[in-house]
Amino acid sequence: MRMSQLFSTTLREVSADAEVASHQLLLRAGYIRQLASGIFSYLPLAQRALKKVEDIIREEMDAIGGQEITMPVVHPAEIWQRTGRYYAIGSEMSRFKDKNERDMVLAMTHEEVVADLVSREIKSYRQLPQLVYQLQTKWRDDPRPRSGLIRVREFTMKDSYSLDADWEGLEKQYRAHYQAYFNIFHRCGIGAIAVASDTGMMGGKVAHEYMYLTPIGEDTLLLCDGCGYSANRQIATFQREGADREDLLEKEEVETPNMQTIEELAAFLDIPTSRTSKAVFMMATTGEGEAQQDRFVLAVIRGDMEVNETKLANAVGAREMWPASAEEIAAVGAVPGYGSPLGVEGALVVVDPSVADAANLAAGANRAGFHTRNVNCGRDYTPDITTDIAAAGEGDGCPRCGKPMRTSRGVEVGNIFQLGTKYTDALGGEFLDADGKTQPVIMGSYGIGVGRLLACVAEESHDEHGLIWPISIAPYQVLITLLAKGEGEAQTTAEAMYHQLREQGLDVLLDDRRENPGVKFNDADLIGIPVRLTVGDRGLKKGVVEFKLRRDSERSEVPVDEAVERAIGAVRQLEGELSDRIVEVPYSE
RNA sequence: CGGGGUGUGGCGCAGUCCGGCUAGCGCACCUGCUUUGGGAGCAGGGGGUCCUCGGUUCGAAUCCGAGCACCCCGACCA
Repeated sequence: MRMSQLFSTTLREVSADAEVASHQLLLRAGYIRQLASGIFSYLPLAQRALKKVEDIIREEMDAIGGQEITMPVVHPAEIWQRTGRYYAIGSEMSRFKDKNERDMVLAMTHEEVVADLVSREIKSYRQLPQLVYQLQTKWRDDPRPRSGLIRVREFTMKDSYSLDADWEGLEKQYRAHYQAYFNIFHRCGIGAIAVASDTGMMGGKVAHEYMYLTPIGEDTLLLCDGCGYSANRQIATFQREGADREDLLEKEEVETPNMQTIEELAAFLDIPTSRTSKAVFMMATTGEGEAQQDRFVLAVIRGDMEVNETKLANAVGAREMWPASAEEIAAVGAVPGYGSPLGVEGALVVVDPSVADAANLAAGANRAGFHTRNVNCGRDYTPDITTDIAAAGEGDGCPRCGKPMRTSRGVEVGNIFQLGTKYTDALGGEFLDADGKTQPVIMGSYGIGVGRLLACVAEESHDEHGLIWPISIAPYQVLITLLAKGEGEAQTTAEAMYHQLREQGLDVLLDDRRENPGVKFNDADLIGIPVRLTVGDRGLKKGVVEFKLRRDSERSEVPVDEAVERAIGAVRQLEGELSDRIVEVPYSE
C-alpha cells in the first residue's frame, strides 16, 4: 500500500473526550472513527489488524475442531421468548417489529440460534461432539459505552458453541477452549489470566473470564499469589474468621443523634466497626413473565464489610436490582441511617454469615436518632436467607489457602461458559443416544471481543509517540519511509524494495507522500508498523538505508542490497519471539 | 437510570458571565515559490445551520424555556 493513497489520515490533535491511550492513539493514527456513542467505523489500518486477529482466532478454533458458520444478526423474538431471556434481559436488547408486525430482536449473542440449529440438524449421538463458531456483529445497547473500543455497543465477537452428548464431552471441549484462548491472547501479544466468574445472563454453572490486567480495567479481581486462586470480585469468596462464642445480652436502645454512618456510630459507642451491623436497601425484580415482581431486599452485613451486589442478586434470584427509594424504605418501616431488620415488615431479609454468626452487634433501631446494642440475628429478627453476600477485598484471606489476596483491575477480553441444557431444553435441541433414548444436547459457549482485544493490545503496547504493534497483528509488517518528494535515486530504490518485499509475501506500506521527513517519522511512530526502512539521499550516498524496529530506540544502517533481506529477517525473528510465548497453561477452576 | 460536564468551519479551542456591527485563533485543506533526516517558511485562498426548536429583544453564539447529542463518575458486559 502506498501511504499517499491511504484512505485515512493521522491527526495532530484528538478530542479531549478520548481519555485512555488506546482510544487516543487509534483515533490519532487514523484507525477508527466514532459515528455515535459506542459505535465505530474501522478504517483500513484497523480493518487489516482486526482481520489478522480474526485469522489467529480462526486458526486456534479450527485447531480444536471448530467449524466456522455465520448466523443472523436479526432474530425473531420467539426463540428468545422460548428461553425466557426475552423477558429476563432489559433494555440492553433492542427490539423492533418487522413490516408484518412480528416482534424481532437484534442479536446480542447466539445461544438461541445454535439451539434452534441443533433441533434441526442433530438427531443422533453419532453426530456429536460438534463445535461451531462465527465472527459476527453483536448489538448490545450497553447502558454506558466507554474508553473507545474497550466497551462499545456494536462489536464483532468470536462466539463458539460446543455441542456434546454428555458432561464429560463438555468438560473436554471447555478445557480445549481454556488453552486455545491463552494461545490466541499470547499470539496477539498480550498476557491474560483466567478467573472464575459469574454466569450472569448466560446461566450455567462453571465459567471463566479472561482478564487483561490493566489499571483502566472495569472489573476488580482477587488474586492469591500463594495458591493461584483468582476470581472476579463479583463472585470471589474469602476466609472468614471464626466468631467468638459470647452469651447473648439484652438488647438496649441508645440515643445516637446524627450518627448516620458506621464510622460515626462506632466512634460514638467506642466499639470497632466490626461490632456493628449495617443494612443496605435494594429493590429487586424477581421471577419471570407473569410471576415477575419487584421485591424490597434488606441486606445485612457486618459494619466493616461491603455488600457485593452480584452475590446479593444471585442470592435472591434477581434479574435486576437497584437502590430503594426513600419512599420504598419508609414503606417497610425502615429508617435510612438507622436501618436494620428490627421491626421491618414486607422485606426479604438477606443476612451475611458475618452477622448471622456474630453476637451482640450494634444496629440501627429504625427510629431516627437511635441505634440498638446487642442485636442478635435469629433472636431479634429472622432472616429469609442467610448466605455469603460480602465483597472480598485487598488483604482478605484466600478461600483455598488463607494467604492474604491482592486486588487488580482487568478488562474482560473473553469468557467461557458451561451452559448445560438450558437452551436445548427450551428449543428442542435433542438427540437419540445409543440406547435410543431422547436426550438434550449439552452446550458450552465461548466468546472473545475482537475489537476489545485489539484495544487491549494497543494499551499493552505503545509509547508516548504512538502504537507499537506485535508483528502478528500489525496492519503492515514493514514500513518504507521514502525521504524524497520527487523522482530520483531514493524513489527508485524505495520502489524496488517495496516490490521485492511484496514479492516475498510481506505486508508493506510505502510512505511516498510529499511530506517533510519530520512528518513522516512522526506518523511512522504513531501508526506503529514494527519494522521500518528509511530510504534517503543522505544514506544512499554512502550506499546504505536505515533500519529500525519500532520498539527499539536504536537505528542501524544496512547496505542497500541487504536491506530487503534484513527486513525479512526481522519480521521472521519477531514472529518467532511471539510464538515462543505460547505455553501450556494448567487448568484452574 | 442517578450525579457531573460539554456542544462554535474537518480537528483542537477562544468568544457566552456583562446581547451590538464582516464570529476569531491554531492545526488540517487548496494554489504558487522556496525548503527537505524528527510535525518547514512566505504569499494568496476555500470552508461555519454558532446542536435543534421555541421565546425575549431594534438586535441573540451570548439571555430564558424545552428537547437532542456526546463525554466522565456510579449500578451492568466481549
